[in-house]
Amino acid sequence: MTDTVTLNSGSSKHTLLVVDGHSLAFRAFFAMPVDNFSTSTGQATNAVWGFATMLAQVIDTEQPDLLGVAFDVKGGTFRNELLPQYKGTREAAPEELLTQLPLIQRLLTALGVTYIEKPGYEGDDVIATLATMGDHAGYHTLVLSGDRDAFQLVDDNVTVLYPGHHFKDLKHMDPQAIIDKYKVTPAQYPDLAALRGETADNIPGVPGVGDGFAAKWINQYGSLEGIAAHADEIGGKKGESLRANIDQVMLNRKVNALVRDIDLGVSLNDLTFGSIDAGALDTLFKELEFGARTKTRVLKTFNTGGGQTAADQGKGRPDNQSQAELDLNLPDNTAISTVQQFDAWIDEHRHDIAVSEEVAAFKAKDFSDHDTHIIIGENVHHTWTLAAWGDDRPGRSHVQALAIEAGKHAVMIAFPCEAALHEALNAFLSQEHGRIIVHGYKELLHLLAAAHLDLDLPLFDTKLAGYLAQPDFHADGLIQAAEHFLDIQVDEETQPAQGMLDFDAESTQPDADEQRLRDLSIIRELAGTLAPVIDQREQYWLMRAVELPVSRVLFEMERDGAKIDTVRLRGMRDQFAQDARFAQETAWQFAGSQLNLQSPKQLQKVLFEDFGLKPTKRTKSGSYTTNASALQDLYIRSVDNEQANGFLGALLRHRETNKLKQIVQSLIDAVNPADERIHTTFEQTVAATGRLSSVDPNLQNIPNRNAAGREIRGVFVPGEGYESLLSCDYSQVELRIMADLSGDEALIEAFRSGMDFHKYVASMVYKLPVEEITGDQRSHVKAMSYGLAYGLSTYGLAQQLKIAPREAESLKNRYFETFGKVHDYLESLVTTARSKGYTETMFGRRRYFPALQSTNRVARDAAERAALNAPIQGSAADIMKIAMIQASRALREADVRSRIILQIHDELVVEVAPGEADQVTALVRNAMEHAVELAVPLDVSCGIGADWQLAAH
DNA sequence: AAATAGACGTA
DNA sequence: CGTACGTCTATTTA
Repeated sequence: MTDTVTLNSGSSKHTLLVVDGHSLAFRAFFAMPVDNFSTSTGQATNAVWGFATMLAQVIDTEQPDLLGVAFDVKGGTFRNELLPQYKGTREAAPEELLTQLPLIQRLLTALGVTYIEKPGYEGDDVIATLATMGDHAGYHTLVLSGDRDAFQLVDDNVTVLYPGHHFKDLKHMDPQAIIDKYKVTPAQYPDLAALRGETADNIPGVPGVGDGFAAKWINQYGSLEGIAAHADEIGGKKGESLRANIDQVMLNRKVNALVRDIDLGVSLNDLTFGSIDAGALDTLFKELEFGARTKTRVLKTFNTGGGQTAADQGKGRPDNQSQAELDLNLPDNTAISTVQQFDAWIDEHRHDIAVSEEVAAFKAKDFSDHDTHIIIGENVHHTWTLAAWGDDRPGRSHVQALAIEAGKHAVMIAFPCEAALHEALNAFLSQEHGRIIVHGYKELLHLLAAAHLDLDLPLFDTKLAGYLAQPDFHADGLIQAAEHFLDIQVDEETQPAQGMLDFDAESTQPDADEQRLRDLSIIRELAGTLAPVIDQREQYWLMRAVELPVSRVLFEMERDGAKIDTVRLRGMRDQFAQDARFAQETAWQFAGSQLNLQSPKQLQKVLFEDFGLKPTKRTKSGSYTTNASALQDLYIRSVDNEQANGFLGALLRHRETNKLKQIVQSLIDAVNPADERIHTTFEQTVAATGRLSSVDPNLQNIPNRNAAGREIRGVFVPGEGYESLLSCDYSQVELRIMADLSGDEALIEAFRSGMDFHKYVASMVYKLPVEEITGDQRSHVKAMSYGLAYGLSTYGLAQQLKIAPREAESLKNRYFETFGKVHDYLESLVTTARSKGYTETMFGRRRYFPALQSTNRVARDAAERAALNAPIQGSAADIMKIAMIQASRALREADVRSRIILQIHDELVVEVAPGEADQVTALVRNAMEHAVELAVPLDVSCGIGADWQLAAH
């Protein structure tokens, strides 16, 4: 690993670091989970801790000579007088953050760091003034701020450090970086911002104008004045929009200009730092209940940090501590090939393995016991780590090597290996599985299976643990996971792109072993970091009783795959291709040109320019949408224009048939010729709610909504030795979960009644007898019910049902009058997510929602809908996972050959062996119905048939 | 060659 | 101005 310290050591200039205190405090607050950081008296400390470590990190990296921190101060500024709505939509900072600001300031005082507040001005103005002072005194100034207004300060002597997605990747915004990003100079940036507006600060810009257009105009006319002077020359909608809003823009420009010459009452001499008040710091850290490690970390930086001259820096600087450097001690490696070597190695290291029997044997057979909290804690330190390398794609897996590690030593076995060693390995795995740590149990099972080996439930899976800890973070490989969770930098150059996947059969270079040893040590480190997190959140049950067992079920489903009637599939492809071609010909005739029907751009031209049709909706990038619902709309409204109408009809037919052709072709390409089966891969660590997803190919989006598409399901058939497919699905699971979790008596009664659910609900909502409910009423209520769990707006509901917004509004009101507790429950989901920072499913699966605190309304609203949906969709996913484990076990214990082959969120597809239909239907239905006991019954409907389409019910 | 946008299939 | 996904194609960008 290389030291990447460039900085100012080579330059003669000294550096001034100016920090936007509020910006950093916000960042720290939302980056650290509050509940992991509070004192016994309940004082939140996450922002203080984050502030201290983030600041220390930046100081370590940048080595400034002077340091000043600017804070906003309560009360308005001159900006509020210019723009009354300034920052009007910004929500007050959370109470838990506000109480930490004085603590942060105390910390800075104790560390000898100067902080500055100036009534009547914002922190940004203080920063601008300090930067200007530094500039005059010949310093290079770094401005640490997450506020883009600071970009106007950038010049050759001022660089803004702007945090990216992760705080640690600070972008150094110098003049060139600003030009690259915005196409204008830093000095022009405020002009651009004035045109665009700032939603976070409630400053409207010119509607329809974003960074791109603003930059174009600025470059054309030089400045805002130039644009204003030539506003009449700018054509189009955007020009019109500009003229209408020019006053607002000029006002914005006044407001976003930073004041650079405040009388702060401090001089640069006051900005030295490093004279620590050890006593005050000690008292503060005790009060905050920070551990010794934090103190050492902070002291290390601030003791050696500032106040020194550039000449001192060579020796005083801690070795690039910006990323808590973690020493990946590679284990000693022994390559072995005989059973004697293996036995000797195992015997030598067995005494290092000391996982408690209770934990090692934990099986969680009784799923109702899900609040049994098993703690792994220290156990992960006395374990084997096991990994294998090769190709883990289902249906074509292939293993090259396997390694076992016991702390400091590892054995590496190449495949194929001798029979006696194989047998010893199998014995080892079956005896030791409960003491083994892996990364990706499912993938490992594919690799092991390629060597005719098996592994019963391991103790811990770092891939699954990472997913439970942060379901929104997606690491594509072991290395990314390490970089994220361990905060280390792994040299990736020689690493195969796919992490543990390695398709290169020749990869037996000397490097390969070292990479594999590194993989092992990363897995061990990850376990050491993640196990305490899982423990602390009481999620080990989820991992051991749900995720790990379901991994095993998924492995079997992937391995077995689904048999395809390839002849019929090819026939369908040809038919759809012919239909699509015909539709295309027709469309071309109406259009009078051979345009590409799959190009939205060309379609826009033909529809909205050539035909002159009136566009309906816009896409998010501003162009006019040509999606199906828009085309449908245009089709209806263009009845008097024969040519356009004909074109639209043909286009719609082409869209549909061509899509089906694509789907069918992708299935053809995915069939494994060896067994004429499709082996999909179920991703278990991708969907943030806890659902599975399916790739290569995606078998969870095979058409089902209209007859033509549904035909495709007919090519999924039972394979040789099987006679039918069984499909079982949950009816209205998510609604049932809502009934249970909300405790709403009316909704619970609706489910217990056993009647046509939507009709029954409609009769309650409209206060009419069930017999009098019309089809429209039923379908409206049905849409309302389903929309609930998504946070559907009345506007959206109106749009979907093609009714007036007021009607939708009144439907919603009546609905919530009838099911009051459902309403309260949904609100409570968002409220608790806001205060805790995360949501939780019935089984403790968490999802964090930092965006709930966003100052951006769009982002915040989206987060609220996601937070509303996550526990509901996630609980349904949990229930299905448990059902799969139970069903799989029931089938195994009944000793039948029938097997689960697909899962489509609320549906299981089972390949049924001759004579087992009734028994298997009963077993699967029972497993699904009783996966969990709710206040309402779980209703499962089953169908059986000669193919997947015929199994529908 | 890789990334983005737009469209659309599922629960 | 509805959540969660994956895949295809066209188009832009490096």
